[in-house]
Amino acid sequence: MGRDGRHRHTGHDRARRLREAAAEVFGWDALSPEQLTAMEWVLEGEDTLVVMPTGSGKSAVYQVPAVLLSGPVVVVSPLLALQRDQIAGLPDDAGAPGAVAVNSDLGAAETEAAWQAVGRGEARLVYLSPEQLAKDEVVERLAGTCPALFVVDEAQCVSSWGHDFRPDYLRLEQAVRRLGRPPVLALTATAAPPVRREIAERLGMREPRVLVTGFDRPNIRLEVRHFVDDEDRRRTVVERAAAEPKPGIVYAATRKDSEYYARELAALGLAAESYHAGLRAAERSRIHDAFLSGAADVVVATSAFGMGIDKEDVRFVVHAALPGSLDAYYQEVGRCGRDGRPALAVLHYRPQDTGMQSFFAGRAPSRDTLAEVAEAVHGHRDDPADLADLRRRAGLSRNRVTAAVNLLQEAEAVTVGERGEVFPVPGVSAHRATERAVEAKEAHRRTERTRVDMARAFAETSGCRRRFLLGYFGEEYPAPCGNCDRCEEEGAEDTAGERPAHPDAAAYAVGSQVRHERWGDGTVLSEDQDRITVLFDHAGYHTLSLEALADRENLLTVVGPPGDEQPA
DNA sequence: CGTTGCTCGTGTATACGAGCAACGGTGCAATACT
Repeated sequence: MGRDGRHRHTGHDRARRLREAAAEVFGWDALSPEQLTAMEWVLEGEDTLVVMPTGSGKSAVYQVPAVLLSGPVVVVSPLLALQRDQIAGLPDDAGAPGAVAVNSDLGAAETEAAWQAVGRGEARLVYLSPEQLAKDEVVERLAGTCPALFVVDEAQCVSSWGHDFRPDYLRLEQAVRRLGRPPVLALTATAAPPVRREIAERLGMREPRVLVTGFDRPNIRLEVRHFVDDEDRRRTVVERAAAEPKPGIVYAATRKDSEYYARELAALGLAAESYHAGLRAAERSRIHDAFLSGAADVVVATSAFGMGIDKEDVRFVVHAALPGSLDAYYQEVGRCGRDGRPALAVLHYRPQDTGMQSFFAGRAPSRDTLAEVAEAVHGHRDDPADLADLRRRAGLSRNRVTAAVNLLQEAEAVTVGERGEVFPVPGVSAHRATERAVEAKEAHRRTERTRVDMARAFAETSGCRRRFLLGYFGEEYPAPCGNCDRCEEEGAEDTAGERPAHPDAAAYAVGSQVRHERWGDGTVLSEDQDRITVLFDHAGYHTLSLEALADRENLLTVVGPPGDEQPA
């Protein structure tokens, strides 16, 4: 048998073994073609990025291979509650892969018992937070078990949290290397093309295979309402949430607002609860359970609510303000209508809403912090410091030091050794290192701001909402969708998609590589009537009018056709 | 970046605008106390 024949054979063999394991161990009689494909890539040892909606069986993509792989599977998961749910959802019987979660809930004896279980091969799945993987002893213990696969669940967190809130997300690549570089599998439900690229890059994935299922959720009606007056907006949000079929979720921008709206809805006789991170753990879990059981009609929440909520019959997601990005928006919207029945997403928008989002976008280590850390690195050339040493020397919190080192490293102003020692770069002074890191920080801030701009552009678009949104996620969509406020307003015969396209639209096809005089290289993300949106590698998102482009011939040139969008 | 809430000054009205500071979201893990 020839080489190709043998490969085909082993391919069939893999698929058969995966199907058998899925059926026998997990009781899943059918795997979707997407699940099976991703599992095969994983078994072949390929780095793999999977973008699939919640509820389509993403977890199976590593759970089933865990039965067949030679070593334990490391699963990075952002929330301890999520880890608990995942483990509780595994089958109980003898053939099933055992699982442990190692985290700060465990005492010393329990931690030891968990590692022993991994060592004996009883626990095939090890759930960890990124913070655990920042600890030397954890990485060493784990390396001793020779992990066969490194999974990052909810991988959009790398991009959304790694830069400030949970900087250990950007240090996962180092953990992967120290674990002997097993194949990496990243899983997420919502990630636009640039986010996918960033995930792959930050995790150090090597020529990753990318599997993206469609983003469209045709049963969700998309609507945006504009307001000038805040009181109008508040009243409308309350009225709408009260009028729509239940259950539903209202997303508010602040904790205070979430309490306000919950109070207003409760006053109308609804079972409404406010949910945010300022509540005690017991209260949070009570509300979570009440929502899942149907005891609560409406949960009014900050962005703290939702990850891991797997409830099929949510009828609406009302946004009481503009979120900070369309990634966040669509992730939140995606929590309604999972049963495929009609559902509603309505955003209540005031232009001033962007203020707070811009504020959030600007938060990162200050120049002073960067300088202190850079100096702490430089002051100890002969006695290399790890993150813990730097924390002591600079007298700063763990997260701030980690975020600062991330920026310094990104700016190539420091290097980080195998065991986390931070070295100065020869010839780069502490002052120069600080300046470079500040530049890197500013670049991030600009990109974040353009993400806010994109969210605003969605709210203000005059074309089909679905077309805009799917364009943002890299999917071309022929409007009209017939299930958004814009399509409805325009009427059947005068919708965005059926209007003759702008004559220059064809020149800038979605996915084209382009070069702008000022902003440099970028990729065309969407085309919306007479405008296109481009993501520039170093300047973030920009929306350009085709008319302006026609006026200045060399402003934006096409340098490459739409290609297979493989992460860089 | 925009909103909110406080003080202050004006200068006698029991109020009001100007000016300014504070605040605004996501969770882990480790620590200090019951």
